[in-house]
Amino acid sequence: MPAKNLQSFTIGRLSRETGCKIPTIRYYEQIGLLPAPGRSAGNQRVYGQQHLSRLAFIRHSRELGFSQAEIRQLLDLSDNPEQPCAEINAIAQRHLDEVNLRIERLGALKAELERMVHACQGGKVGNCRVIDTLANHAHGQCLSSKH
Amino acid sequence: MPAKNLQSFTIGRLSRETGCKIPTIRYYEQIGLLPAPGRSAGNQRVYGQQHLSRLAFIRHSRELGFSQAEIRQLLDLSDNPEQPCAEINAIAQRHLDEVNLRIERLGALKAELERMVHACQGGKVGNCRVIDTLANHAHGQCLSSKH
DNA sequence: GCTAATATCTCTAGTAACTATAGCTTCAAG
DNA sequence: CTTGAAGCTATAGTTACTAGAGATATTAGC
Repeated sequence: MPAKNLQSFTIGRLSRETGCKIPTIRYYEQIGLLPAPGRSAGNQRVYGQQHLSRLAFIRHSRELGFSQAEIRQLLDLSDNPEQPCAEINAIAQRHLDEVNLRIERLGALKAELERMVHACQGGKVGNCRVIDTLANHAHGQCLSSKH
Repeated sequence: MPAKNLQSFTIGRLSRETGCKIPTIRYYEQIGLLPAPGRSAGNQRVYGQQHLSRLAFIRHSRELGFSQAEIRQLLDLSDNPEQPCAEINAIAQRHLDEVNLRIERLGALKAELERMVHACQGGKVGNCRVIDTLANHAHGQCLSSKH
């Protein structure tokens, strides 16, 4: 008889361990991110330690904002450990640039929202500058051809 | 005769000015984020300056990660500057809290990505820390019940 | 004025990354 | 050995777009 309980999980347990919802786990299997596990006599999924690791990897990557395509790249790379590291580094660096940009923009929005909240102590709002701030704070494209 | 060319844009020009794709502009109109503009004799959309501002606002907000629902609130907020202050204040504060949370999370993400990038200077994938980092660095949930 | 190229129109369908529901089967505890 | 929780498949819904198809409009050159 095979050692059934030694390192095996039901989908529910895998879900609890990783914080990943059950339909999402099945979805990952469907799209090929998570390998299809074995099945019990009654056709229920039986996962092993490697599924747990891989799912944790996927979830963590998603939380960090990597796309499925990027995660697929990262997984492929980690499945072939003889390749140079530069590619992984590039993916991470690209993402870091993106994150820095977001932080910068959110900082500007935060300042504007704070200004609004403070301008709003009793009375009417008056001139709310939110639209103008967000509309005119151009980056990449210029909104008018004037500058 | 009306001043036709004075401050009016075709959808194509609006698209170029804002960097927002044409189908997306029409989509925003469809879901009510962008008001339906006037039409030319030949049924083509004719936009004005206010559409440009509003669309730029929407695009920037989206880039900042606000949902359509949130953008709708922000737009309502700035469309009704005569509303009692308390209500607006509450909405603005809620958005501010949201923004602060976002900034905080992005800060953590930034730190982790930087760590990843620096841990991965040359070499093979085999000893790249990025993969391990993503697989093992649990936060929120623990991966194993051992700690 | 007329034609050709380009832009715009509506409508439908597809994408990413899940999430939810329906209706059934299987497992585990009392 | 029954009953309630957990699992199964399959389909549809969500958010926020994006991409065709096929028809009509506008504009630039001749």
